[in-house]
Amino acid sequence: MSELQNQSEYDVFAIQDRWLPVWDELRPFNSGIDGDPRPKKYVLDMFPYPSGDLHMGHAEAYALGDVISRYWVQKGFNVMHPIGWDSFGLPAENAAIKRGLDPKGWTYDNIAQQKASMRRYACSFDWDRVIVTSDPIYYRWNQWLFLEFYNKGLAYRKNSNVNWCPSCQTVLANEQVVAGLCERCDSVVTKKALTQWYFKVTDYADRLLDDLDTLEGNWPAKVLTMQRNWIGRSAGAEVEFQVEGRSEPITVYTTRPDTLFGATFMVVAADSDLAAELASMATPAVRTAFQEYLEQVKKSNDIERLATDRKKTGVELGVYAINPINGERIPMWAADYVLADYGTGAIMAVPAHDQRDFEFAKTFDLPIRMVVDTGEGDPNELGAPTVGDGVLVNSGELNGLSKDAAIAKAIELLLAQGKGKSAKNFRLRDWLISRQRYWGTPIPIIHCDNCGEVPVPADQLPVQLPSAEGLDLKPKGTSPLGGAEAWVNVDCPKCGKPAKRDTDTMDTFVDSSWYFLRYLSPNSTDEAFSQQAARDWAPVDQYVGGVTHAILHLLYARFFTKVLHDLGYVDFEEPFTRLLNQGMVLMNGSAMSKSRGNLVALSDQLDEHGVDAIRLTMAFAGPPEDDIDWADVSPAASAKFLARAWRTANDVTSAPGVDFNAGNAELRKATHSFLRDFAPAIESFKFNVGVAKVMELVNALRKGIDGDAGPADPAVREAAEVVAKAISLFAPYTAEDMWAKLGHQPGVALAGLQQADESLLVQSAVVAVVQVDGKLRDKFEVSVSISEDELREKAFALENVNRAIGDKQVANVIIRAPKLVNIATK
RNA sequence: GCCGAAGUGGCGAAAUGGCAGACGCGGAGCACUCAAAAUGCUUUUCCGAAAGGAGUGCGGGUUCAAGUCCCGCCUUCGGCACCA
Repeated sequence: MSELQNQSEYDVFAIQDRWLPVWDELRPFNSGIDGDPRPKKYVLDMFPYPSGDLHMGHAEAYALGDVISRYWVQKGFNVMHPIGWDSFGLPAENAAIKRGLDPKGWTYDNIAQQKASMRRYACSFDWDRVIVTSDPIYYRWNQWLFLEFYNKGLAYRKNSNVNWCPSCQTVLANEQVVAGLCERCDSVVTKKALTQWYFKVTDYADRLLDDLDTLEGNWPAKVLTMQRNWIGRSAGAEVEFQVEGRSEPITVYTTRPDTLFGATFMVVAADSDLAAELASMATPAVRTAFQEYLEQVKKSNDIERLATDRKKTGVELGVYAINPINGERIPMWAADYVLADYGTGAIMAVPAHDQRDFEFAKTFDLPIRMVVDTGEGDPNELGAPTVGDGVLVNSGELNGLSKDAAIAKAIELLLAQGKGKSAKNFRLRDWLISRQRYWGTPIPIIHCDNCGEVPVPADQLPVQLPSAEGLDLKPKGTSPLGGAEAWVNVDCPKCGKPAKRDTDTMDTFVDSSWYFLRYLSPNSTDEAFSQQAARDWAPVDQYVGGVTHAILHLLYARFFTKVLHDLGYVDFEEPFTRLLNQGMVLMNGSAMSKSRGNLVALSDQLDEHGVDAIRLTMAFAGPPEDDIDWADVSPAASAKFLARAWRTANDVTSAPGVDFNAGNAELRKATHSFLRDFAPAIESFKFNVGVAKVMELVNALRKGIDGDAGPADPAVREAAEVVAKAISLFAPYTAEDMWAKLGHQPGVALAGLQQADESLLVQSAVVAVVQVDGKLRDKFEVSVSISEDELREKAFALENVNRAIGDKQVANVIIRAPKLVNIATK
């Protein structure tokens, strides 16, 4: 210890080496130990994908998550702050193919490297709660959950046109298609008819949407909006149209039943079964035209479909439908602007009041009939549809009604005839979870010629992934697991006859949809998670992660939580009570990437400036939600501040335990106003402001040491101890070293930060400002208890004030004693 | 096209409707030093020598008082995008 106290130069690397082994012994962040009386708090950082060593983005996320976690520990909470690895997935498989390795080796090497980096980065993780999703002990429970879902009818297989990435050679969920491109490799996504496994997210669409209201204020508004848009609920009506030559009517979905009298034709999705059926009823010429058109549609991809200047295309089917509201006979068309998997795959077209229908009508010269007078005129003359509110015309009983009233009336009329009803629709589709790749959780289903789909019995879980040795992992459109013959061929658990395992693996988003529950009992072999621990700890109090997961991961985790709630496994319906989305770390205005050549290596930064300086820089750069441009910030300045703070601890000469009450009043006031301001700043995620407040206190402390108080003053020790404890949230090494220099045992993180002593903050005098017409003219010191009259009198006695008033007449005087006088003139 | 967020010094940024620019970077100066680095201190929105004036994207409005609230624009970023 004396050696330590003699050291007067701040050497960040020596400090890192000194404390890391001490913390390994001390384990200050272990949670869930029996009999711990502290209140519980669950703080969770999104777990990383082990694609290499940690990068600058991780450094930001974990620095900020650590501020929050360490804050609550300091506040006396039993904080659970676990970490793990989201270790299944394509990058491992692609890297393995490229280098001819087993994805397993690559993955676990990277995990070891990231784990070592996290330790050095001083993350306050509970190292007894680590999970790795590619471990059989973990993915066994993916399979168990899959079967729970299956038994509830929430996991099912269907054949449909799915998103297909020709480069990854696998299917993609809707959520993984970004602007028509594969989110992973940016290839153009095509459609392919395949039988695939789905989770029935749409059963939960209403709850997933409505429950977002309960997160209002605790989740970023942006994320709530994105989720709402993604679910995309719309309200309208289903309307039945009889079709000539067909016994069953066709149902269409519309949000505008009020415009039913303006429906001049009907359109069905070209790639729907319905279109094929209708075409088969038509003449050979129509059939040929339809077949040609369908081929053309199938060849187009989403990029072409999404082109804004795209011409409307379609073929007339030569079949007629009857408008139920007026008996009118309208032609039916097949076109690709109607989607097969939204609504019923068929629409009534009202060209006068819908942009797309208008364009289609113009292209094929179909009638356009105005039924809502919006005051803009007739769409036929305007050359554009009118989509707003207005008064119904040409609409029989609906004439004269407003849009809303007409919608209600139309539904009433349809209901009376049994030809329609109100209905809603969602943009959200069921979640396609099967993947034709190796490195994932095997789907625990056996296909038997006799018995069909047979779930793997619970006592035979996990279905272990066979060794990659001897398997061809290269993408070829079917799962590499198909090549593991000894693995694939099994006896049917039901009838005992030869059968085959399902060879697809699960989307890795399944793994991350419930991992926050696995941390509660990470090693349990008889249940997915402890229900008792879930009652004690869950839901997650504070979740921290990137906005890139605003839709996918969060929606799926919310869905899983609701299902688990309904199955009786958890007693809450939302997994993450509070959410913080940190921004990205950029370099010169753009995301760091090798191809851009603007990659900043975290390890280089740590070697140059030390861990604490990097962490502090992340916290101080600005609001956590904002992006950090590394070119705009200065880790060297952070290091400089830390050295300045550290030196104050070195200068303190009083003994630990000295009575602070005898200390310098001015410095004590600075310390306690810091204590008053710091916690609210951290709790509202204004970490940059929190750091600024510590800097102010260090400045005051420096002045105290060098000035009137002197190094022996008790207030100097008090301030230095507060600085050490406060900066432990941002710079744990420096803080621990200061704490030791101040004569304390290791464990500054657990030392606790005292409450502000309000009695030290009572002010006897404040500065009053005097404005004339809202402009500052003078200020002077007054007693806090000054009366309004006295304040007025003193204000009017000021020379600057009188000069500003000049010869103008005073109209009004606003007084907010003791701080403000505003004199308004005429 | 639709929805949403944001525009404040040379830069990153602060600011319950009440002193705009806290804190820091960068700049300038001083002290220490033979000198430099390091450190400490002072100063730093703009115009002006000063007195003073101007100032939070632009234009209006509410208010004794607006970066903050309201209306209309502009720009940037993000999300959705043939969803009937």
